[in-house]
Amino acid sequence: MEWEKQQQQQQPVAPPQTAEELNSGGGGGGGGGGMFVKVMTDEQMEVLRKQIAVYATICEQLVDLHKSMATQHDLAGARLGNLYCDPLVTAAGHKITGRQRWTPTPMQLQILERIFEQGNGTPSKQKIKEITSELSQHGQISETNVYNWFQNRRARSKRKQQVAATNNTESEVETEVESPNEKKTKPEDLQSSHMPTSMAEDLGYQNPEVSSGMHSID
Amino acid sequence: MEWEKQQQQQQPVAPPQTAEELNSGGGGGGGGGGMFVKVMTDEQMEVLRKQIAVYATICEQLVDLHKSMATQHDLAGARLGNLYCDPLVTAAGHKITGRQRWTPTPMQLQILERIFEQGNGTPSKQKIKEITSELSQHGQISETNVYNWFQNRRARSKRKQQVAATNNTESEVETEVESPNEKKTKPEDLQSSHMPTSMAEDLGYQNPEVSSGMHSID
DNA sequence: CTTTTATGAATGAAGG
DNA sequence: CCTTCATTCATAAAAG
Repeated sequence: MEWEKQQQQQQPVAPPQTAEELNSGGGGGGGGGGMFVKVMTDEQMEVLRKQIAVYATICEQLVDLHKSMATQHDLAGARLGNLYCDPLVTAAGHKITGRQRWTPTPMQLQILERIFEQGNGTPSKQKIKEITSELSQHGQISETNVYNWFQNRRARSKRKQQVAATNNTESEVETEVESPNEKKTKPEDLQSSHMPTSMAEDLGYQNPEVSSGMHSID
Repeated sequence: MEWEKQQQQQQPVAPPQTAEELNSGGGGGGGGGGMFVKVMTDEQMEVLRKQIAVYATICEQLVDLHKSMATQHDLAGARLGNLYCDPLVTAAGHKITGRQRWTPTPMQLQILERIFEQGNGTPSKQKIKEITSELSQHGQISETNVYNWFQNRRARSKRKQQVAATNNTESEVETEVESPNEKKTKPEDLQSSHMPTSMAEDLGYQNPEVSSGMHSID
């Protein structure tokens, strides 16, 4: 069944919320104030988690970006796929190979993974619409993209299981063909959501609070 | 078709520190499992705030840095769609696991080439198994490797022809694509990327619930 | 050791 | 759904 041919929807500009706002958001505890405990609902907790995850993601991306840029200057820029068509380059008279393949942003992927994980393995058309709507908050996306993503995702994990089973069932006496450096199939295939984590270290942003959890912050 | 997507390469275990810990991390405050609400102490609250602030700060600085770098050169191409959760860098800056890819031995390559040449351009599932079996006598290999090899090989040679065709601009009219393989340029609207310069805005979106909610609770 | 090239692998999209 | 194709990414290998 064919969905709409890649409708491209304009992503609504997100509220120009700046970091400062966030910063001041929770700023109650510092100055002393109530000694009472704070109570949060699961919902609030989830929202908070998301927020932090978003920042973590951004940081990770930026760090990554800078790494590659630092490593190989413009080469990195030239090879990058997501770039807009260079206005000047198009003069070559060739096909304007603008990006035509959707690439989920980390944020979108995170959401998709979560939905996928929820076991709701049957993305109905209606569901797709909803998801697409939500994801478009984080970047351009179409229902087709979402649909394809789920299809591919499903197929992929299925194959993975299949292979895993094959490996385990292997009763043959194979001559341990394993390189010293090589690690064979790892029994782990759980694709739990990979929350963006740790990367502050790379930048020298040493932050005890962040990395070691909520102990002794002082 | 594809079987195991990846078997000999596994992703290194990501550092356990995730946003999730925010939930359980505050054990001191009595964050028991399965409760309706999460309870946090002032200290924990402060830590959380700091944590977010740290991310915000890092992001700001990185974005800033990126901007200035992007200004100098045209690049600004940010390819952040890539998300292999493969940090492979610990806090110490040491690599945990080296991702390594299969490299065919000369012997294997020879056999593969021979099979490819035989015109059996249709590597079936069964066929792959046989080939893999044979090749494994000459070194470590998996069906995935074989499958990928054929896929790549085919694509490559196809591309070669295509490029070669670009040269013969003489015979007929200009529409150079005489090969049965036409670049399926989708009549789709060009959806440009949005990341590079304004990623902060995109991902910076945040639900007001958090700050407001936390405030009211406080 | 750094830069470039060759190619294995990942994945979005199309076809059946 | 499942299979196949095309494009892209990352890295081993080769070149400088």
